[in-house]
Amino acid sequence: MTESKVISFEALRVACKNCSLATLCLPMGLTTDDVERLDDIVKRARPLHRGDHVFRNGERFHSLYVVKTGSVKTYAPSTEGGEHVLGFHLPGELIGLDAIEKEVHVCSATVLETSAICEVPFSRLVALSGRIPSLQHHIYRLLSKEIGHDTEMLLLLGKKSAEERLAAFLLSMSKRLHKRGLSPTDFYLSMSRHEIGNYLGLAVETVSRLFTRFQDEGLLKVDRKHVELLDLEAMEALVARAPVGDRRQRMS
Amino acid sequence: MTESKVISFEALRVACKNCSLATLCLPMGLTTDDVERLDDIVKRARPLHRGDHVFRNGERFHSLYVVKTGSVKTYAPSTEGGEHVLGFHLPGELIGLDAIEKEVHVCSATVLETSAICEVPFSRLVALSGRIPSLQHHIYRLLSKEIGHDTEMLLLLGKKSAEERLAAFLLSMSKRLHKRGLSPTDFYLSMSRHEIGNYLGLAVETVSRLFTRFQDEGLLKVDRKHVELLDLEAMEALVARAPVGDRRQRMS
DNA sequence: CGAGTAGTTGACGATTGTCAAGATGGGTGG
DNA sequence: CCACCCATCTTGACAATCGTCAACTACTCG
Repeated sequence: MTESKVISFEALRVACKNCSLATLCLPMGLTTDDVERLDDIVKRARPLHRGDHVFRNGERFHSLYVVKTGSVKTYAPSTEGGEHVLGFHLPGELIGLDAIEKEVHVCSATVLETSAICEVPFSRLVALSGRIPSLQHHIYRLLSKEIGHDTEMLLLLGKKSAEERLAAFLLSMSKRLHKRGLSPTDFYLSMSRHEIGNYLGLAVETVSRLFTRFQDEGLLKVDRKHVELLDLEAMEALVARAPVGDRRQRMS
Repeated sequence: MTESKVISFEALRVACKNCSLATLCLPMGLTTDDVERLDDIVKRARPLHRGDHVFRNGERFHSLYVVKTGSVKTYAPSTEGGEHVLGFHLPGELIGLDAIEKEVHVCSATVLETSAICEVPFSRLVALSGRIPSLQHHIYRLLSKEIGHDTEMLLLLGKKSAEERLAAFLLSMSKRLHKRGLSPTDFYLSMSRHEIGNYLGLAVETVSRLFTRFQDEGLLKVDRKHVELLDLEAMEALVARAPVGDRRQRMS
């Protein structure tokens, strides 16, 4: 909690306008002028360490958060210590959108590795969006995008086999990392097998077995957290194939 | 497509301010004045018949739609005729929110029974929301609510057994119908077993078997589409119980 | 009244979860 | 710097839920 000169100085430098994530994050599509006004309300990146919480289920909602560096896991704690992993979030991704309705956080967010998080006070963002139509519209789009993403997950969990789920997960990571300038075929997973399984609705053991099977089939090479995708096309083919039980079904 | 005097007259009468759904729908929390301005942009309810589409996957996005009477199914058509049912929508519920991002409808919406649908041109809604802060905030909340709902479904599909899924579905219908002034324990389902199964990620046969099992256990009485819930408490207990495979799991 | 669709029920099998044991590796303290 | 320890991961054997296939019934609609 020490707030040295160095960190403050750093915080000034990581203004949105200088941020490499500008095209992925909130400022997307804003004018230089508007981005500066956005900068005024965004609180400096907070450095958090593995296991630290960005917010917790039940806390009053004040701000949205953007991952600046590192990665974040959102999850819904269930009774008796269990949890349901809702998502993994990479730099530029916005979290906390589900809390707007009830003004209370309905899930928790914890960082998977040392991470920097930007805080965007929501009431100030709303006020600003009232004066900047393009920002207002952009927020609508971001919320809509989140809905679209959830919809995809619904299909994944409702209709796809274990194999297809893991392949879809790996491809999703691949694409998102690629957008951030990293290798789409060679990366480190910041989450555990357990978390992956929980997220995909599978047992840890199933995830583990699938990793080895994929490796045996030459789709990838895996060593602990390190994954190398060797055949992106084959994986795409895996996830694109018709859902389980999709024979001729007329339900008019 | 005939547009008789009678229908026009009717359309005038079903203005938002007279609508019994006002507390469920967009106008929630607006002043009388603001509701009248909203009325100006809402196009009259369109009467549609079973199987008619409100919009289709791939169409350009222009409007949001509100179910006024009847019920609507949203679904994502998959390749080769299959489909993935995304949701069932009752009066007062808003559909099309997932299309805002790409400005293209990413799912299709079809009515399950004769239904009236209100059309809300989105660009006009956005313009209006720019002038009415409470409307703008309300739209944020609606979008956030949709995310919250999807999140619940994610948990249902990812962690719950067939039994729990069907119980949760029936209770959801029960609560939503109750909010609309109908019986929470005695209602008709407007969707087929096939559609229920598809929505819940289950085979038709499983849904059918569960209905009979629930009936045998005295939880409900079912005759085709007609359902009578006999023991709401027991059903609540069913869905509230800890998810599948939720033993002591530490995943720090 | 006939035909086709929706729903139900039974038998069977496959995918995936559960339980259990062992392997691997990172972190910590001596 | 090494060794131990514990969490994570892997692998195997088994079980259960749920999907698939098939046959049959019962509506509904023309």
